[in-house]
Amino acid sequence: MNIGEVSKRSGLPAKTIRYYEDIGLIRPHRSENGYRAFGENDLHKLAFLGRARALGFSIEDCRNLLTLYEDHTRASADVKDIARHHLDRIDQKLTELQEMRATLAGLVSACAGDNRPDCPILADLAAESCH
Amino acid sequence: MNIGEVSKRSGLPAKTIRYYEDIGLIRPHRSENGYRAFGENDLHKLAFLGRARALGFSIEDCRNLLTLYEDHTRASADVKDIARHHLDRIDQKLTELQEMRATLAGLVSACAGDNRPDCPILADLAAESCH
DNA sequence: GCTTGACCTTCTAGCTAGTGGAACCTCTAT
DNA sequence: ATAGAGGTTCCACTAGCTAGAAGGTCAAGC
Repeated sequence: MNIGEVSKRSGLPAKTIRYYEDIGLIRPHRSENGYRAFGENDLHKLAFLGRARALGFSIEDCRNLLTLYEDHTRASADVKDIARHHLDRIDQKLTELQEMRATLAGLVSACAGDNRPDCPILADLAAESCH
Repeated sequence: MNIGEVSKRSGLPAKTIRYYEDIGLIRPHRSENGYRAFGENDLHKLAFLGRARALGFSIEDCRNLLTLYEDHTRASADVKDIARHHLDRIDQKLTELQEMRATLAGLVSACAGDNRPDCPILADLAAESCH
C-alpha cells in the first residue's frame, strides 16, 4: 500500500502519517522506488493512533499505548493508569473552560453591543487590580 | 519601573512581558542604560492582557481588544463580537472535551486494571474500522 | 516516444504562546 | 574591588502537525 491508500483507509492525512514515521510511531518498509510500503499492520497502528488522538491522548501517551497494545503480556492496570491520568487532565481542562465560560457569558450578556463605547467587557478586563 | 517590578505588579513573568513587547503589544521606553522603562500605562495594559489571556482570548484577540480599549470612540458591538466568537470557540471545545470525557470514563470504568492483559480500552482503540 | 497529471519523495519554515538557558552588561552594597 | 541581584539579547525548544517548494515516479493517452 502506498501512503495515499493508507491515508484514505486510516482517515489520517498523508502528512500526518509521514510525521508519525518521523517520530518513530510507525516504521513502514520502502519499495524499490523509495515509496513507503505499508502493510496491514501499519494500517492498524495508524487507525489505533487516530482513535487515541481523537480521544485526546498526547503523542507520548499514544506511544506508550501502542507499546502496551503490542505487548501481549501487558497488565491492563498500566493501560488504565494512562487513561485515568488523561481523564484527570481532561477534567481539569473542563473545569478551567467552564469557569472561563461562566465569566465570559456574564460579560457578554452584560454588554449592550451597540454603537456606544461603554462596555462592561473592557471594564472588567481593565479592572484596577495591579498595585 | 524596571521589568522586575512590572512583573511583580502585573503577575506576568518577565519573559512574557519581553515577548509581548516583541510582538508589539506594548512599547515601553528605554532608560539610558538600555533597561526597559515602564510607565503606569504599560502596567495597565499588561494587567489587561493578563486578564484577557486568563479568559482564554488569543493573542490576536488581545491585540484587538487592546486597540478597542484605547479607542474611546469604539462601538461596544465590536468588543462583544470578539467575546461572542471566543465564547463560541469555548463552547465548541467544551462539547468536544465532554464527548471525550464520556467515552474515556466509560472505558476506564470497564477496565479491570489488574495484572491481566485483557483491556477494553485497548480493544476499543484497536476496533476494526479501517477498510 | 512524449507529455500530462496524479502521486510520491525530502526539506524547510510556520503555526501558538510562550519558556529555558547562555553569554554578557549594570547597579547597589560591602 | 567584588559579589549578587538585577537587566539585556539571542537561540533553541515545546506539541502536533500543516504548507509549500523542488523534484522523482508511474500509468494513461496521443
